[in-house]
Amino acid sequence: MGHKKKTTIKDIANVLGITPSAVSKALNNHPRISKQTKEAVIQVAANLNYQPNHLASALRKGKSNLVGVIIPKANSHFFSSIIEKIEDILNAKGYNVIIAQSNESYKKECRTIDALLFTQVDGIIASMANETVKLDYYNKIKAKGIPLILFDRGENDLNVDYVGIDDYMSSHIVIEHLVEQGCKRIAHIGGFSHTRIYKNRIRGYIDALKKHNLPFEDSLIYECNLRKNDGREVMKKILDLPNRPDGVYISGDYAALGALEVMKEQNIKVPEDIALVGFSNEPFSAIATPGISSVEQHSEKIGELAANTFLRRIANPEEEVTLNKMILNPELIVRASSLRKSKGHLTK
Amino acid sequence: MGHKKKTTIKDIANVLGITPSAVSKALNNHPRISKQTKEAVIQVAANLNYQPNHLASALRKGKSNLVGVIIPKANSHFFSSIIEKIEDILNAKGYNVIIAQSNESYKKECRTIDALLFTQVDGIIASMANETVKLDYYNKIKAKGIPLILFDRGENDLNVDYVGIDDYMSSHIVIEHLVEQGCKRIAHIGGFSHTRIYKNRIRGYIDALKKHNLPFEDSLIYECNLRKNDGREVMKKILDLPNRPDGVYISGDYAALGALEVMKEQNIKVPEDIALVGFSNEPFSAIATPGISSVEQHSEKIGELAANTFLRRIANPEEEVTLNKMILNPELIVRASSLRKSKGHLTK
DNA sequence: TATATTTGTTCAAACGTTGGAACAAAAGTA
DNA sequence: TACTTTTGTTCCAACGTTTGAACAAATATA
Repeated sequence: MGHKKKTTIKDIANVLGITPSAVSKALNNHPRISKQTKEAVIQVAANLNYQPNHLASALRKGKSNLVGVIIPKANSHFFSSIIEKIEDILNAKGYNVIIAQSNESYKKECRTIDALLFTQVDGIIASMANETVKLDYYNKIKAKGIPLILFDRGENDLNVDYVGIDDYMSSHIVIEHLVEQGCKRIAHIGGFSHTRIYKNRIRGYIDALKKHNLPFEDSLIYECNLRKNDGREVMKKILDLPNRPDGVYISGDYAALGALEVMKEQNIKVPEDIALVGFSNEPFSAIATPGISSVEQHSEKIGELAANTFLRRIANPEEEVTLNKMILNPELIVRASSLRKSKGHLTK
Repeated sequence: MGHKKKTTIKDIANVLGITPSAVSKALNNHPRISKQTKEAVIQVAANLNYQPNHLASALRKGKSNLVGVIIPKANSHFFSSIIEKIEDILNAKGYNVIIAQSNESYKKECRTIDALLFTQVDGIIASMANETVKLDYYNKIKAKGIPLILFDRGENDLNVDYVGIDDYMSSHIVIEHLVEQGCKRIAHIGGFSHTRIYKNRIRGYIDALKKHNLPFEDSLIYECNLRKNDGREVMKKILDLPNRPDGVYISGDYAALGALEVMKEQNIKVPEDIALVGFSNEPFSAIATPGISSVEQHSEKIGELAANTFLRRIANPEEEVTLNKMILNPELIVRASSLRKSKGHLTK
């Protein structure tokens, strides 16, 4: 059971007494190759268990059929379902998808980009790390001339394709809902405002408050990494305020979970004392007690648009790329954590 | 801003008036190349913004420096932290990691394996889909002669490296704990027993029951996919039993969450009426109300062992591969869902 | 001084596939 | 019959890098 060397088109050619080039053409269904040679080649290829050498053809064709996908962290439903969709669509078109996590670290993200470029990917679909402020590495991708598609966490300044939801509007919908539920003083725990999506959510939050003549104070706005523990820490600070809010809107479900935990520990009734709304609609949000209201971002749709946009760019390499934003509408999923009114009769 | 063609070692060679081969050797720090040529080459390479063509070198060297990692689903802390560790270790050694999800589907898994082999990966690290019973595609990997390392969901019959925890012992620890907490009748919701790890957990559960002279009945054992909804459905069945158990041990936290949900809906007190223990120690388990006791699997350690085993195999290609099981000890994290005794004074 | 060794480089082939040009044979057109 | 077109294939160079062999020059050894 020694290491059998792989069969190549040359081997097939030898068996049939034709040239490798004819074999290649037969396998690629070249119009000038006769039907019978094609059949014979396919037959022999199967017999010899021929596996095409992707490296060789990629080198020759200058195209690797590999697409890199960069996400901050795979362990959320949001990102993993986007990836699933992207894989589905691109696999069907003969592409393989390389997934890499940045772990929200700028440094890791840079290394990842270098690795992907090194691997000669045909394009990159990415959601930026929270930490990322400098765009140098993303510009490096652009400079390479391969398609770059951003989703969720993007940057206008890069002037590339972008798929995401309307963050500004999300905040409006959330605040609208909280006001309806009787909240008069609403805090916001957001991501860092240097990230566009979080900035927009903060802007939306502020504008919505203004619209309803609600107080907008610095002590009610916090920026953090939105991990569970960040939610805990910030919520503690909020609960220490002399003038506690009666509603909290948090830009991520993990952080919302942490915040909920703290509130429970301090025997604060949710939603009666403080109503809570999260973001992303992670599966656990439905499960928490009380269920956490959350903004659904239509992740499959995002993945679908991102993948198809990549395919379009590949198909039309000449087309000039400029900022091309595809914005989806958010949807608020209301659960017990923010449902105060009509409690007895509307909720099952 | 036309498509600048990439610089190759040939360009560097031209600038310096030496041959491409000298350039290649200089870049690879060949001992026979003089210090000054090396420095000059590195300098010029930087000036021309040279990026080595990975495809060409991979083709020539017969080595892609790509490693495929197959997981059932990225959206769990368990898998995503394993991947993180694998990436860390392999990146440091110059490998790039291709992650692919099987979504627990045998068909998708097969396609994924084909895609990875097609991409000429240097090895595959995989956790098998729940559905997978036939091993033909995994044998295909073995036949290729590249390292195959399994983790978590493995198969003895494949006779390859395996990293996982001691599932049989896990069940013993869980049952031991539940018995200590006064449970007399313990049900088990497991994964499908054709998967080795679930079979072992079931075996462990049965043997542990016997050890404690507890009733072991068919109506107390269930097999399912362990998704949240599976947990719900099975738990409903269990609650419909004429003779309800007073403890439930579930082989996955998602399913445990679903079961907990159902119990809450039916106003069953956890842990007083029914104590609950899950598996995997997902972050949300700590957050659920009550917190779900769960078995910690030391995912980082698993990732570390898997990656290092791959590196060892690559380093010693001649070494005969036989079944090589690396088994870690599980650890039960006890939380409120199963803590009945010493409630008042031990729990904070 | 003659010979052996070391040092620094070039040469040439190879990795496996592809695709345009060239070419012979077969078929179609005048 | 002579000429053009079509069909099926071969030829060959290319993709960018690597690597062992070859070789000349410089250095060391006798």
